[in-house]
Amino acid sequence: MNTKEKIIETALRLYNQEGIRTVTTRQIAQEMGISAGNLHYHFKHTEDIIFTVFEQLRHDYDEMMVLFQKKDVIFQDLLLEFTWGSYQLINKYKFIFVNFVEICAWIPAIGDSYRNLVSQREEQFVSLFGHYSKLGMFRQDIPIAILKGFVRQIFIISDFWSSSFSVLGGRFESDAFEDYKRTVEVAFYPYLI
Amino acid sequence: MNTKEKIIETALRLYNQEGIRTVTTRQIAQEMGISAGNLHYHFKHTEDIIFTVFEQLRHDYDEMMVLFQKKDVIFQDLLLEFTWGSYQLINKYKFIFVNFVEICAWIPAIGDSYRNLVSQREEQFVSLFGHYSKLGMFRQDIPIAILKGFVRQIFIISDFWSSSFSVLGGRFESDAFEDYKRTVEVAFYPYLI
DNA sequence: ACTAAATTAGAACAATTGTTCTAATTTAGT
DNA sequence: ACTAAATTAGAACAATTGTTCTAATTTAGT
Repeated sequence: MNTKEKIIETALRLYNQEGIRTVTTRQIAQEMGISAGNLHYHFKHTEDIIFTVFEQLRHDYDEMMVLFQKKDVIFQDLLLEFTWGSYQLINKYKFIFVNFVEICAWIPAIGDSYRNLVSQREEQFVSLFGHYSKLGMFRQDIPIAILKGFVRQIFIISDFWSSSFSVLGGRFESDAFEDYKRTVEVAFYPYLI
Repeated sequence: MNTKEKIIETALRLYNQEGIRTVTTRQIAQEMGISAGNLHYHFKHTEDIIFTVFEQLRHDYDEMMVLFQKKDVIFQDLLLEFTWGSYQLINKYKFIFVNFVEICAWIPAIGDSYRNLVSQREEQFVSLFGHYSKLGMFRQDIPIAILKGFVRQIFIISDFWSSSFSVLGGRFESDAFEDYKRTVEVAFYPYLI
């Protein structure tokens, strides 16, 4: 692993542990045993570090969404896979989710990239629900406007569950996944048959 | 209005406009036409300013929740009143909602106060739903575990809708309330009769 | 009007932090 | 082995920022 990769890895770990507000580039460098000057040789600005981490997240996210290709599976099973997969990302990139608003205000390119991602996901979800409606596993009597609103709701939950969990004082080490899973399940509960 | 109140008012306005990350105590003082030294005479630490604003929010919130006392009203109407009332708060105290995670990490007393608030609200909502179940306006076949999960979901939506709206690039000046209202309505949609 | 307390301005302090600059060292290609 | 480019350490810079300190001024009570 080269220095550049090691910086990203260390930054991600420290940001997740200590929070984005308290970790400095000096601290990241010290933790790795390199000089601050060297760190800034590889990443001129702190933003560049965070943006690179975000690109990793996007990449991992796209990989996870491949799940949605195989549609010959019970909806409940697919949902569980999605829940687990998205939780893995939320956990791996904790600090991005938890500080998402702050990061987007700070680094506009991340906000742009996110909005792009969201519009993709929207379509995927709506078409998935349509597919499972035909298979009789998803309610068919839902107006399209509500369905789109429901998709939006799922995004709010999956993107900001961690924020809520965090301000409620939850610790990621213990029962975080259980809490997330229940939240997602409850959201889907009235829509499944 | 005395200086102390004027500081709070100005701080709230600037934080809402520019964001918590960029506004400094110097800037607040300058905007008011007083010295930074004077500002810190009234509020020793920046945290004290933000905490005072949060206390105002809590006060306003409690006032709004009085709505839930009068239970002789159509559920849809009560819901609309709640939606409008909570939106007013979200809008008035934008910066607190939008930067809630950051603020709670920074000022633990606010996190504590919030958790206290949440546990109160939880009970209020569950008992309200029970009441409207009996009146035949709310589904009666919902297991209590799901109901509690649903309440949690409503909290995530009302507390983090503004975060989502903000990262999606929405502007509070235009169609913000419409967006919020639709989101809340969609969440309730499958539970109402 | 007198006096003590409250308020205010403005300079100054202290600490932090991202970033740059320079000189040394290491690495990779031939 | 030679050489140019890449990498590195460490000092230094520059700007910001919350906060404190001091002296002046205003206010409120009698």
